[in-house]
Amino acid sequence: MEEVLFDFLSKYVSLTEEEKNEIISLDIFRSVKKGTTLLKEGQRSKDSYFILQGCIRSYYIVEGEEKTTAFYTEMDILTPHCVITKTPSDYYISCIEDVILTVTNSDMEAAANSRFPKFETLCRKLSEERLAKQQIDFDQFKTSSPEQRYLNLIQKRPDLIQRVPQHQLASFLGVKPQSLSRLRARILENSKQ
Amino acid sequence: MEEVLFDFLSKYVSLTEEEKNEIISLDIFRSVKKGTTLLKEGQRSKDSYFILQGCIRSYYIVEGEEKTTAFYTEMDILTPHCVITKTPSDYYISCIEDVILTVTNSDMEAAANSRFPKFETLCRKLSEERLAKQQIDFDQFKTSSPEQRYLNLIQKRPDLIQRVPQHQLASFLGVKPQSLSRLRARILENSKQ
DNA sequence: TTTATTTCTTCACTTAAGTGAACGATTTTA
DNA sequence: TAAAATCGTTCACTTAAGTGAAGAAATAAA
Repeated sequence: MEEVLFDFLSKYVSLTEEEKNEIISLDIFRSVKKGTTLLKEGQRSKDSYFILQGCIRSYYIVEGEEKTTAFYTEMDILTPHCVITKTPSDYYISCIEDVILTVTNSDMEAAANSRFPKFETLCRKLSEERLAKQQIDFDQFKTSSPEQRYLNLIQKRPDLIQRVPQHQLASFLGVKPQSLSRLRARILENSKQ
Repeated sequence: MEEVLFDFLSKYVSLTEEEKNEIISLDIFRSVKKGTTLLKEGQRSKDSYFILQGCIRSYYIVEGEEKTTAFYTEMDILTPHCVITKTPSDYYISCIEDVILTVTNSDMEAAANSRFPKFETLCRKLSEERLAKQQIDFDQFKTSSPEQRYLNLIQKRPDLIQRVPQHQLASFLGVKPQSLSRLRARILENSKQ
């Protein structure tokens, strides 16, 4: 379990054995059951997550309706907006599957950042990289139709289509569940001929 | 001119006079004419920009058509995707107005990062903050209609509606220019009654 | 200033998404 | 296991966006 984390971190910084042991001693690994809500609207949280196994999603509730905006799976890091801005959360985060993750709070991170330049470098790189990726995702979303977005998702994250309920995928793609259903039928129809 | 930069930076780190002088001595301030293209598709660049005055945009050219995806104005920082990933750029960056900005390349940043922990802290905070903001923007985009997006833009960035051509705003909002035009007429019509 | 180009709007028509409802199919839970 | 709730699809209808074309308005260039 720790190996997954250290394999991942080794892409960004090299850690000594002592450093690894120090991380393990923080006792940050957690197992969470499917359906568990990690963050609710209105809550103030300082926790960030690194997913080792499973899938979680973030969603808003707008006029009683869930609007799923993101999915996080193996190797993904999630630092909720409210952790950065120190404001109550606007959205929810829940587990779509049983999940193994690390939970680190921003005080721990702040302490580590000021003690180890290496750690701050890690955070900076991760954040810059994630920003660049998200920029591209956003660009692609803006410049394509719902159908193109769905076809793109099949290419980029085929696992999501299997592991996530359709109605959650729908709002992630920016359409209603009925539209996703219709759009899928249309694609199937077109591919027949 | 320098004051604008240092006022901005003071929100994140406190700089000594020596540090400020060191920054000034880097000769990073530039004036650029309206219409200038700062980055082209296919180019490899290491340059990041901090806008002191004016407006620039990023856009793709897809099948001969420009797709504007972002606008950057006063106090905005732009680190193009290709700078992070060290790959040829997928998009263009041009000036919509005469612009005053700083140009820093990633080698300079890397050097500063390794010499001054303070600088790395700055970069980390800026990047984390920008990531959080963009996440919210993306969420809002996904969960709203073109009309809502336009109304939202009027609230959040009213200046853009004045300083940016409509057809560029259109793709930024994820619709065709004709649709934006129609949508605006619809809003005007509804507000009359 | 006149011409040329770009930008914005409008129109008629097509295509696709939103809406509300209905109905199996699947999954939960009692 | 049976009842309840959730989920996915389909349908008929409404609303809005895409498309291609045309013309007015604004801007840039000669």
